[in-house]
Amino acid sequence: MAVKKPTIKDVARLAGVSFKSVSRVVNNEAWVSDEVRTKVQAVIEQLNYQPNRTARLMRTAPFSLAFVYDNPNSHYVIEMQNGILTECREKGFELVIHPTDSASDQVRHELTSMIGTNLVGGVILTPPLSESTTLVQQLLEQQAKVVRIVSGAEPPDELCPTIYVDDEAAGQAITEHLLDQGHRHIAFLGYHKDHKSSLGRYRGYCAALHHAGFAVEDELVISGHFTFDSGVQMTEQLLQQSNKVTALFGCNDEIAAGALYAARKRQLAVPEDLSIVGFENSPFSRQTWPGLTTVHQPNAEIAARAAAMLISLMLEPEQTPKHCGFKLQLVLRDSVSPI
Amino acid sequence: MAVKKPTIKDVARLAGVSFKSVSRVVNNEAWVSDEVRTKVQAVIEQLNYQPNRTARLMRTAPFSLAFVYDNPNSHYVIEMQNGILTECREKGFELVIHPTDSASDQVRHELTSMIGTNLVGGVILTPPLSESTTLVQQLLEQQAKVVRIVSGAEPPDELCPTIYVDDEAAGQAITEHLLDQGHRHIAFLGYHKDHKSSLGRYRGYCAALHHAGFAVEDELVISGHFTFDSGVQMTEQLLQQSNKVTALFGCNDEIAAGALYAARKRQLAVPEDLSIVGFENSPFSRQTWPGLTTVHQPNAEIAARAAAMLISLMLEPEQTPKHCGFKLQLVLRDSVSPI
DNA sequence: TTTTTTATTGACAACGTTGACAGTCTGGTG
DNA sequence: CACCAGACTGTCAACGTTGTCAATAAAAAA
Repeated sequence: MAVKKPTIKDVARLAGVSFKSVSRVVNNEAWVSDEVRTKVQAVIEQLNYQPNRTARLMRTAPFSLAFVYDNPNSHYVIEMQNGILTECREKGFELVIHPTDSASDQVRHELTSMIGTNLVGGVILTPPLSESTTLVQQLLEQQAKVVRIVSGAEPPDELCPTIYVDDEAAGQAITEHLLDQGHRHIAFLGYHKDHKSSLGRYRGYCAALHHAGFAVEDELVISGHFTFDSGVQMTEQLLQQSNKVTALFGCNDEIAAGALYAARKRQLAVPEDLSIVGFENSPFSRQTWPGLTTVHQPNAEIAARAAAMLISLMLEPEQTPKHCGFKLQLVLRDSVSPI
Repeated sequence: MAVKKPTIKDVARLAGVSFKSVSRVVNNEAWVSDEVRTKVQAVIEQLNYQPNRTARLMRTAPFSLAFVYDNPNSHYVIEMQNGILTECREKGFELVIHPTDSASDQVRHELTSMIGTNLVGGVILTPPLSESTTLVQQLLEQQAKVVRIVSGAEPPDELCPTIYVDDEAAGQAITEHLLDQGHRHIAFLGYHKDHKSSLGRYRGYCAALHHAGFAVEDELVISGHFTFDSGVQMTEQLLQQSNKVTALFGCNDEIAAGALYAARKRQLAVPEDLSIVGFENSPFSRQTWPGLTTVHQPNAEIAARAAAMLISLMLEPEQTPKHCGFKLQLVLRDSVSPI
């Protein structure tokens, strides 16, 4: 044991050729005679030689990318990650993951450090980091390749290739669904002024109400976070202060699941006494009882797309990939009933 | 834009010292005068110089580790990952994640390649990969540092530092809890002969029954996977073929959640008509209704420990960290009632 | 035949860092 | 005063690749 890893020169010596020839074989370059090629390949096989990535990286651009996110416990993240990974594996890239606290000042430093030290060649940014223009600019200045995922009906600017997800349209669609079923007092759970997705969904909710000729009732709009616990707490608060509400729009599935839980605790039957909808179509939205009516957000697909764009950006820098928008579809299950 | 990243030599030139002195300052070596130190630091600041990791890596051991897993969608994985990440960040390591299909022959090649090409210096293995002695040996031969997480009351061998989790004792404890509540016909859902954790929990289940003087009823042991869907399906199968069963031991929380769902579908009240327990204490085990009685498996903590052991192994190779065992605790919630 | 092209190979210098080692001061000690 | 240790600094060779360019041999064109 403690055998040193074979290097390109070891292979060269055994094959009786120059180490440059070995390099050529390894990189599948032209102008190598079949004779040399087979001889070298045999030795590579024999020694189980594998080129040292680190050394290689000194001459070439990094073959790895970073996934930067903020909310480590959500399903959102793991689905995204899986999507990115499928793409990475296909293209032979490695993935470095980098959770971070977007509130902290460290973020900028950490990110520019990953780029600045040549660890990764590109970065996939998710909200809320992806919404900071200055951060994106800083990264770009360091010659990082950046792809960002944001909420919106179109990209906010032309800084970098962007994937935008139209929360507003979907928020409107699912609210309209509730209105169609006869609901008139629909609560919105999970409003958060600094959270673009929340805001988009909220705007869609307002638009649907307005189009239908109803006003937004302020006491039915509850602020909170995108978590189960927050969902429980918001629902309790709401049900205490209002008894006319017949439907709940949870800003994501976790909130909706929390609402479901709180309703159960209050002995309210869903959907008979109270209709509930979520947003995201995370796996557990079909595992609750009743299954949640929600909006399908194809996180893995979105992320895979982001990864594909980033990799193309790194490999063929001359051709900038286009932005890409995602429209979201309703998923009807059993948590809504007509009134 | 397109400014080249400053190198150690750029700093040296501007500071009017040799680049070796800069290196010394960067690495906090002794024997550097305060004068040089402050001068260099000023220039570093000014240029925003960051040492190139790749180049550094050519002279030193890699500062990153790989997390290798097989079941990308489970909570288990994301919790583990978060645990590893906390540890990594603290120690300044980067994490490369590597999902893989343990059934495929590629695994060995992929792993030895990560090591062989110097991408990472160490690997954290989870089941079922961690159970392959030959894989561990292969990795070790490549001078990889390996820490593995396995199921068992003690490490299976002395190949590498190991974290072992005593599924059997916990499986026994939770079965005893059910027996204490008067249950006599307890089904075991999620038996899988190739799955060590499943097997351990199953052995605990059997032991509890035997100690209490009951036999294991074969028709109450259902084979399946650790997923929600499998849980639903196994429960349906079970309830069709037996009507004496009063309690269900789901081999993990997802199975238990599936069982809950299937019971609901059959109009069975939990826990009144049927008691259900899970295993793992994943977040959603307290988000179901009723909350699941389960076994707390501190995945993040386990993984953080693994990472800490691995890092120590990489940094101070002379001192091998000790194995480390985890005992699991019952979490009593509302999915069990006395009979 | 001579020249040009085409295929094939090798020497050598990068890449940006750290480690080994050899200097050069300064001040104290014999 | 000579010597030495200690504090500091610099030179140079690695590390394992890839890129550049020159050298060679064989084949084709003149």
